[in-house]
Parts: sequence; C-alpha cells; structure tokens
Amino acid sequence: MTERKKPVGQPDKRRAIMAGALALFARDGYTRAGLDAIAVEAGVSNRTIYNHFTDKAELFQAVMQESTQRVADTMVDIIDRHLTKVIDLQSDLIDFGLAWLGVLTSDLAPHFALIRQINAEIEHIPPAALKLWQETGPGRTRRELAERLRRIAERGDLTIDDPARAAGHLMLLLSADNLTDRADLHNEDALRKMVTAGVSTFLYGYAERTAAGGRAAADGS
Amino acid sequence: MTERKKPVGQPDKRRAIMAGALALFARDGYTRAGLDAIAVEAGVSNRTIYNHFTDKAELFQAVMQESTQRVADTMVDIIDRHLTKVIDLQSDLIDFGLAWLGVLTSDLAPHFALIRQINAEIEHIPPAALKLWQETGPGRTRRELAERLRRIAERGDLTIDDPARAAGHLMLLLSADNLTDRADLHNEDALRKMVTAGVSTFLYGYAERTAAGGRAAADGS
DNA sequence: AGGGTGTTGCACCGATCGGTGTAGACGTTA
DNA sequence: TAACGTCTACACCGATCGGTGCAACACCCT
Repeated sequence: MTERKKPVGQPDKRRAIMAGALALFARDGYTRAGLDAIAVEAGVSNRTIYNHFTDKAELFQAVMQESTQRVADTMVDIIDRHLTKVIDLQSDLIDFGLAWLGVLTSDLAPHFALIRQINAEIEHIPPAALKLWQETGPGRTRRELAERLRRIAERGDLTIDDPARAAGHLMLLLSADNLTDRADLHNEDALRKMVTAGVSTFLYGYAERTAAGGRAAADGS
Repeated sequence: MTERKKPVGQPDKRRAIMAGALALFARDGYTRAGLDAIAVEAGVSNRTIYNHFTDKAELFQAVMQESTQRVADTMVDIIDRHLTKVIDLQSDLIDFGLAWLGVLTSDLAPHFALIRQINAEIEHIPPAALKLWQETGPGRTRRELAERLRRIAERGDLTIDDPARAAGHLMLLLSADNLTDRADLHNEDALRKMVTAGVSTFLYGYAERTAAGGRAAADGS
C-alpha cells in the first residue's frame, strides 16, 4: 500500500537537478540555497525543477536520501574490501582507515558537507526522514563494520563485548584530528599519523586479554 | 592600536539581545533566524539591536564568541576539578566523563546546537573569526585536557606519546554513541554505559606498557 | 498529421528579510 | 531647564525567495 510514485520527467534532467542541488545544499545549506541558483547549477530551467519535485523540502529529502545511499554503499564496500580477509590486523586496519578517510576528500566530499547541514537543520527535518537517513546511512555502515569486528574478535585477535560500540569507537578514533584541523585531511603525512595513532589506540583498547597484567590500568592502578 | 570599541547602550539590553540571539541562532541557524524574531525573543525593539550591533553578522560573531568563552570556561573547570588530583584513575575518568557529557544537556545546551550551525556555515564565516573560535574554544579545552593527561602519564599510570592526540581520543570515546542516538544523552543508564565503555577503551588503549605481551595485538597477531 | 509529454523563458504574486529614517518618550546629568 | 543618550513603535525601502500561470517549442509515439 506504500504508494510508489512513478518517476516523472526525463531521468537525466532529474539527475542533473539532484547533482546541482547537492552541490548547493552542501555548500550553502537548505535556507541559503536558492532554487534559481540550483536551476543554474543544474543547467536547467527553474520551472523544470517543479516538474520533478513538488517542493524545495521534497527536493532536499530526495538529495539527502540518494547521497546517503551512494556514500553508504561506498563505505560498506571499503569495509568489505579491507576487513573480510584479515591477514595482518594492524596494517589492514591502517589501510582501511586511509581508504575510509580518503572518501572525505573524494568526489563524494559534498555529501559530508551535506551531513553537517543535516545536523544543523535537525530540528526542521521531519523525524521520519531523519530516521530513514540514520538507518540507511551511518546505521548501516556501523552495523557492517560491527559485524566484521565481531568476526575478527571471534578469531581471537580482539576482545569485543559490544561490537556496535567498538565500531563506533574505531570510526571516531580514525578521524580524531579531523575535529580540530580539517587541513590535515589533505596532508598525506598527517593523515597517516592520525590513522596509525587511531588504529594503535583501538588495537590496544580492544587487545585480546591474555594475561592478568593487561587489566592493571583499568582497575585503577 | 587594536581599537577597543567601548560598549554602547545599556548592558542589560545587550545581554538580553545576545541571549535571545543565541537561542534563535542555535535553533534556526544564521540565515533562518530573523532579526525581528530575535528582537521579540530578547524582549527588545528591532531598532535597538542595531544600536548595539552594526550587522547581523557582527551579532552572530559576538554571540559565537561569548558562548564559546563561557562553555570553554565550564569545560576547563570540569577538567581541573576531576583530573588534578587523581586517586582512582578509572573512576575519576568516569566521573569526569559524566560531568563532561552532562554539560551537553545543561542550560549550556544551546551552545552545542550553535556549534553545529557553525560547522554547517563554515564556508560563510570569516577565517579570522573561525580561527579565534577554534583557539578559545575546543583548542583551549583540548590543550587543558592534554596537559592533565600528560601529568598523569608522567606519574606512570599511562603511556602517552602525544598528549594532544590522546586528549582528542578521550573526548571522542566519551561521546561515542552520541553520533547515532542523541536520545541516550537523557538516559542515565545508557549514559553511564557509554562513558564507562569509552573510559575502558581509553585506559586499555593508553595503558602503561610493562610486559612485552601487551604489544601482541598491535604487532599484528 | 496529431496528440501527449517535457522543457523553457518570462512575468508575476505574496511573503519575508535586512536595514534605515523618524519622531516621540523616558531617565540622567549638568 | 536644557541637552544628551537610549529605547520604542511604526512606516518604509529594496532585494530575495518560493512558487505559479502561461504560452511557445521540441520531441516521441501512433
């Protein structure tokens, strides 16, 4: 009973509109991005946009949904490619981290600017759309990463009680310096240091607990 | 020679304006927040705002700066209160983490919504103001936290090569679940689990390296 | 040839917004 | 009393914006 609205208009025009809308929404935000500017960016008439989307809001949600889908696919692909067959856990995690952060500066970069916009507009986005985004985007990649970590832990290389939380920890540790200095993302050296440091902390943090000595610090000395 | 503009107008009016502006900027963002709405929120005439600030942009920067200052003070205070005299490192870190996250739901909450707005509008904020914010806000708290961690490490309880990075790691680990489910911030139980898990990972990740066995995982199994 | 669909450009509407001008009211200080 | 600074209400301007109506044109399928 979920009404599937058949796509209207020429598909390439629709693609062009969504691409232009993504660029401007990402850079300027929902309110600041004007529909005229989007039309120009997309090489399309203002009027045509309203032939494909009823609303500015609907356009935004469509862009948000599509971009999320594509980025999540990329992320899941990176996870699968690096963490399915793990040989050297440390170097594999570092390679994974570098690939992971590489997406931030790839052609998918606008998506992450869009995410910042979403986080800012979070009070003005319908909860249903927000839930959908969370589910198909970060939620999905986190689940995928958690599953890989769980299998690695099963092999005995790590000690993981809560794979989902461990996945969250790893994702955050990889991009630690990102919060303070975004320029580091374009510096090959700084990037590698950041990732290796994050991986190192993660590996120690979730190392297999063999001897009793490992618990010394956590017990409060 | 740095011209110090003497404050003009009644100070209480100015405070009211900035408080109202913070509330609306935080909730609606720079563009969406109208000056009329801010005037109403502040219980002040529209015209009065222009008696205290030349611009909407100047008002925003003033709000941003003041709010950052106040929150940074609070954060530094929490750091000093919990991590100066450390007795039981684990339980002290957990208490610290709970206090730290408690700020997110305190009366200072709007500030963090404002930060999300800043991150979104980052392309439209003058670099000088951005630099100043980074310096007096997250930069300062991170330095303070790094210094405390360095001293703790000096005592021998932790192994920290790069205190600044360790501080970043700790801050991120504390609020790990925040990214996926913001509702957890108001759940006492979930909050404690999140913090204890983050502290645990941090402590293992930066535990003192006594025996050679601790390096097993990091060496790649 | 003809009808249906999609695109385009343009004019246009109502609403909102940032910002200004002005005149009056109030309190303080000299 | 007079002068000054401040606050307020109100009217107003120009610009922008989301969205619509409309007529013309191009294309496709039959």
